[in-house]
Amino acid sequence: MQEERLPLGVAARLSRYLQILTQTKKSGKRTISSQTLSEYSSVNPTQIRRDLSAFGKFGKRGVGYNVDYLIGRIKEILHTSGQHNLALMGSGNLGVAIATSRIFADHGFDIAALFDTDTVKIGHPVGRLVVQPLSEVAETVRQKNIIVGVLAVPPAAAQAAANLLINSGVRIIFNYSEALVDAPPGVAIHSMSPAGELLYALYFYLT
Amino acid sequence: MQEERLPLGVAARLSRYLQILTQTKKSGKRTISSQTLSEYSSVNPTQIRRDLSAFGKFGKRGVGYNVDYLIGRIKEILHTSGQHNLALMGSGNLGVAIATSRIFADHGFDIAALFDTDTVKIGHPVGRLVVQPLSEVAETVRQKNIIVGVLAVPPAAAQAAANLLINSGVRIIFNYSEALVDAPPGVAIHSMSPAGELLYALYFYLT
DNA sequence: TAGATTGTTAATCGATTAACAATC
DNA sequence: TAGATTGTTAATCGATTAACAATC
Repeated sequence: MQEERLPLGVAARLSRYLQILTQTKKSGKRTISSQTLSEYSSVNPTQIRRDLSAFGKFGKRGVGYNVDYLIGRIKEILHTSGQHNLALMGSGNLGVAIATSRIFADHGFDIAALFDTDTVKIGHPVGRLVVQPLSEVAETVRQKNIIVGVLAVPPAAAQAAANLLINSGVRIIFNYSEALVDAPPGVAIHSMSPAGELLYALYFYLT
Repeated sequence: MQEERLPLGVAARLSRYLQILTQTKKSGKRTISSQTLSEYSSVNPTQIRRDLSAFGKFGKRGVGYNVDYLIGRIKEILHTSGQHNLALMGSGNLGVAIATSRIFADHGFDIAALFDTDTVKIGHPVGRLVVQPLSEVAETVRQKNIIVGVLAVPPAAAQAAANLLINSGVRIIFNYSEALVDAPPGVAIHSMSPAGELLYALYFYLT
């Protein structure tokens, strides 16, 4: 039953298409062309048609792709139809912004717990969550079957927060801080790098 | 004097190396090997040595690359040695988090202005900035020579905020919201997509 | 000297692009 | 029918990887 794992590039692009399709659906559009998908994803339209046609004939010539149908098929391909629980570290401005946005919820990620070191914040509500102390990380991660941790802490606290999550069983760390974070093999660290991406955009503006 | 523009991939990777090197420097390390750079960037070490050696012999065999020296050389290659001004739209939790972090400042980006629609917030200080009304966007963008705009607004407000910036002369838009944003040719939109990247990480965890 | 790591080659693989017949 | 857009081919280009001599 286990199919071959997708090449990195294909999986990355399909994830990106899925995110765009989810937003397109919200806007009420029923179909989308490879051309439009290309404008939002910066992937060549031929490449998009190629990526999709490798799994079946999902589109209608002259019309485009049905948004709902395509979302379903890509979720199948990526095995990400389910609901997944996530722990958020840090209830400062960034943590609260993440906790109160739909950015993860739209894709089936449920923020199941929110942690902070600040005793003033602990016990207080943020959205439908209550801020918990770090001493409860291990137990909560186990209880709620959390496999993803999101770091919304100051750079100096990032490594310690990551270690705590990893030791509790988290296998994917999402790092919003600018700090570099180390992890043992088997744990994926994904660091947001807005400044890096901005440098890249700026290069093409300046040349 | 105008050299050939770098291939997209090379510019993207060099930007990423620069971001990692900047953080490495902060940690006090003086040199870094292609192996270590690979662990933080997820780029193959041979590819890194190849990227760098295309511009000169920057490393020392048996030692690695001098961090300071390499930062200088990559900045030269990317023409991003200067200081650049940036406008931040939105002074909610996300906007304040961005305004008070060093994530952009570390790379020579100065947040030169902060805008919001909320009359309660206008006029109040956030860090060393004062929240300005949207009516001042055009004038401020011109006065401070702002070429980059950062959207930290609710999804429903993203397109309007982008339009305002673009009409004022901004050429690079950084979209932190999950909304899709359209722009005319000549304007680069860069959308953060944490959920998309998380789907990607999850795929490799699940398979 | 011994160990480590760069710089570079060569071979393979995946991405990009143009083009266009098929067909909705 | 006419216009639009997919599915697919073929050719080119860039990325990836292993391997290793050079050299710090």
